[in-house]
Amino acid sequence: MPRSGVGGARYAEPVPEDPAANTPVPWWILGDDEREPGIVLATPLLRGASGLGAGSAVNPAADAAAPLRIALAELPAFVAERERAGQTRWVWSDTAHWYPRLLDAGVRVARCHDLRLCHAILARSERVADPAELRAAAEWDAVAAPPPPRPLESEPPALFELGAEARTPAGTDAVPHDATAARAEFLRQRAASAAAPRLRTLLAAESAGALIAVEMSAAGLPWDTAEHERILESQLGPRPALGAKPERMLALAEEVRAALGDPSAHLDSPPKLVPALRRAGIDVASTSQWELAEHEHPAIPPLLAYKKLGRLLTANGWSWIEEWVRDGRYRPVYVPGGVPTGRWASSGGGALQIPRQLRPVLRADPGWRLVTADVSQLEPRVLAATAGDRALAAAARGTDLYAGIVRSGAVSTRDEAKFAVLGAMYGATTGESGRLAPRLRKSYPRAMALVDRAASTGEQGGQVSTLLGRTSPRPDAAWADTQARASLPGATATDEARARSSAREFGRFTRNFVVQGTAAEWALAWLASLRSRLAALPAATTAPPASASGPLFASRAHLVFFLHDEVIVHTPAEHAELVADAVRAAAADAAQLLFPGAPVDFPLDLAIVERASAK
DNA sequence: GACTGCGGCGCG
DNA sequence: AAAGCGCGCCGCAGTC
Repeated sequence: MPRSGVGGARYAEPVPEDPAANTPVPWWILGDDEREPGIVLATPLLRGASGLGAGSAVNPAADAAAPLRIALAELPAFVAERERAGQTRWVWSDTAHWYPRLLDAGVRVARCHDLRLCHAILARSERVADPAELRAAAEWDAVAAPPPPRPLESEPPALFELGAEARTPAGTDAVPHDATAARAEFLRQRAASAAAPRLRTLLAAESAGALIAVEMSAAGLPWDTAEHERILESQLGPRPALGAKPERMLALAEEVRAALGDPSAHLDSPPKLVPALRRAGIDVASTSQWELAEHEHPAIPPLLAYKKLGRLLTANGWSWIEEWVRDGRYRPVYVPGGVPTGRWASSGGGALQIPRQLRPVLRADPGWRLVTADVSQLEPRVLAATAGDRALAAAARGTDLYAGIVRSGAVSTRDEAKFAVLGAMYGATTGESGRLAPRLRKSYPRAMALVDRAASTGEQGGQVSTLLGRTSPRPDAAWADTQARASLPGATATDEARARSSAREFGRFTRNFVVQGTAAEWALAWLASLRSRLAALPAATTAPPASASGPLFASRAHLVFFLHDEVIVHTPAEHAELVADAVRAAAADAAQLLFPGAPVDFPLDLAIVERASAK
């Protein structure tokens, strides 16, 4: 199989192993005692003493330290003590399994190694020379279990309720939580990553993300329910009875039916609506808004408005508030590593799809502020830095990369620049975007060569890797069948066309994978550094406690939202400027960690506000 | 009634 | 406005 990683133009020093620290860290492996329920075994492994230094192999002889036996109820105190004593990295099966009970007890940890997430990276990475043993440990392949649906009347778990079953229903998460399995897997992972320092950086960043995901769920996103309801009423009208449509939607539906001359037209069913539209002379093949917008007809404007309101109602209406918001906090479940590229996914309430029109509903507690920041054009900047494309890097100097491309003369308008760049990263071949590709290829040959090579690897069924070594999945068996069929003697033109089309499709996926995935690594590094910078800030002295955020965060700045290239920190007002500085410094840390010395800017759009803006 | 596939649309 | 990547969630409709 052809393979192409992201070469990673090096500008200066090699990437250090750990984005969070360069100091030696003792490792403690936590796991259940299989023979005695309620007992946790904690096994210390000291870097240096046990061959755990950067780049080293595992030394089995040193892996003989006797585990400590700790009653489950004593675990938070034990962990807190180790955290106070110095830098520790906790090795555990699954952060979502272990960390909530520590947070509930008011204990935060600085670092962890999430065996489930790290296994997923290592078992797939083409940078692991000999992954056989790791891949054989299939019990670690479990994906994150989706949390059970939250019963409406459920009470929050008691503060010291520590039984595993309190948070994790039996049988839904398959990774082992016992100490024996954890130690064996950890040693496999250390061996697998021994010669791959960038992979170790990725493992540390991924694990930091896992901590942040749990912490953000615990703290919750400050949610102004009254403002949310005001927006709903202003657009939909008063809250309707259960099962009824809001009056604005009913009125719009009547308007559509009248304009169509079809009193029984069913607006909620595309298979029924398309024929109804065609009967009225509107020649559409679907009911998607972009197609509808191309037609002039009195039924179109009210239909588009109806669809927009319907979306607001079903995705984020009154019942969404009842289901997801408690005590002024929205608490989604984040799924780190939920996307093959390394982006996060989420589960529950559509946390990563909060419509921009509802952003003003995010409001800081009294005496607190939100620090919101997003990176301008993260992906093309990551592409410029990864490819070592100095021309694109030069265009990226300053806050608007697209304007820089226009200045360079490659294209003539900002919109053209945007379409050309997005098309290059997504693999567009037709339309405006495809037409502009050759001009981009001429002006930025190194950047384009990187994505073109990734695409060609994918078209041949190969795998590609991000800068730090996350590797794309192989195409599935059906894909391989389609390709094989096309090269058989009796292959028809249809077989060949189908094969070509699916090859191109997979090529677009691998093309985008290297950019999206490396951007996700940049964002994780940003997040990890920001988290440790926030932890170093003092507790608030003047702001009233944000008690809904939990004991750990009631008086301290904390992350509350992360969306691919965007973060929101909830902070006591007195620390807002310090937090803003931390956000900027963390971005510089991320750039330095991934692209040391690279002449590429990563400018932030940052604001200190009481209420988020819709933009 | 539970499940799945699909169209549609929100986010980056 | 342009159509090419990655997601989650909803309602509908067909199936078991």
